[in-house]
Amino acid sequence: MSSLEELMVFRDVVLTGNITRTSQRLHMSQSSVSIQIRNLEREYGAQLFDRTNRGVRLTERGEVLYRYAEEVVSLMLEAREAVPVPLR
Amino acid sequence: MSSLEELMVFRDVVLTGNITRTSQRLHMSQSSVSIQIRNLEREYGAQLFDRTNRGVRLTERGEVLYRYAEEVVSLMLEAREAVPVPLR
DNA sequence: TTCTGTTACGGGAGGCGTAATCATC
DNA sequence: GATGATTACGCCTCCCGTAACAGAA
Repeated sequence: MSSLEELMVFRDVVLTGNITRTSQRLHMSQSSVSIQIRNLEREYGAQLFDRTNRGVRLTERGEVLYRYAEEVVSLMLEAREAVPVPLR
Repeated sequence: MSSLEELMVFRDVVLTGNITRTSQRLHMSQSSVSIQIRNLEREYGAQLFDRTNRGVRLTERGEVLYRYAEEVVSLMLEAREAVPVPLR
């Protein structure tokens, strides 16, 4: 099942529309980003992006996942802040 | 960063209050459950459970994570349904 | 030929289960 | 001794980066 990292990578690819650019921004290889996207597509049984020679473009089903990803990622980031805080 | 599986295991341990019972319910070994809980504690820098000889009991910080985990897991399960659905 | 995405491949890290260990009752 | 959690250890899968490949402008 998908890790939070995969969702964060997915989110960034949606923003940049470009696997190469995301790989640079997140300091990882092209292939790693490409494969993470492929894994998400397999996991959800849906094509998330259309591939073009200029980059990638979100599909309708990709947009559905994107809305969930935004919510989940922001919750998880919030949790990372809230959980370890000493309760005084 | 934590996977959804880890959060689902955490959630189940909270419900059972017992690592062994969760390992049986989820068909995995004690050690695997134990280590996943330990990993979450390291990741969040907080003790999530008090260990007793009868099982484990959620700490205050564990409760904070639990609320997030509930929300995140239900969102992810919802996404699994929603994303692959052909749009009519 | 340049830009972008995908595939092949090898190495290293991490996850799993078995089994041993520790602690408490 | 029974119960429940942790640790040790070996295996095996999976993830990553490098590099080669494919297609389009």
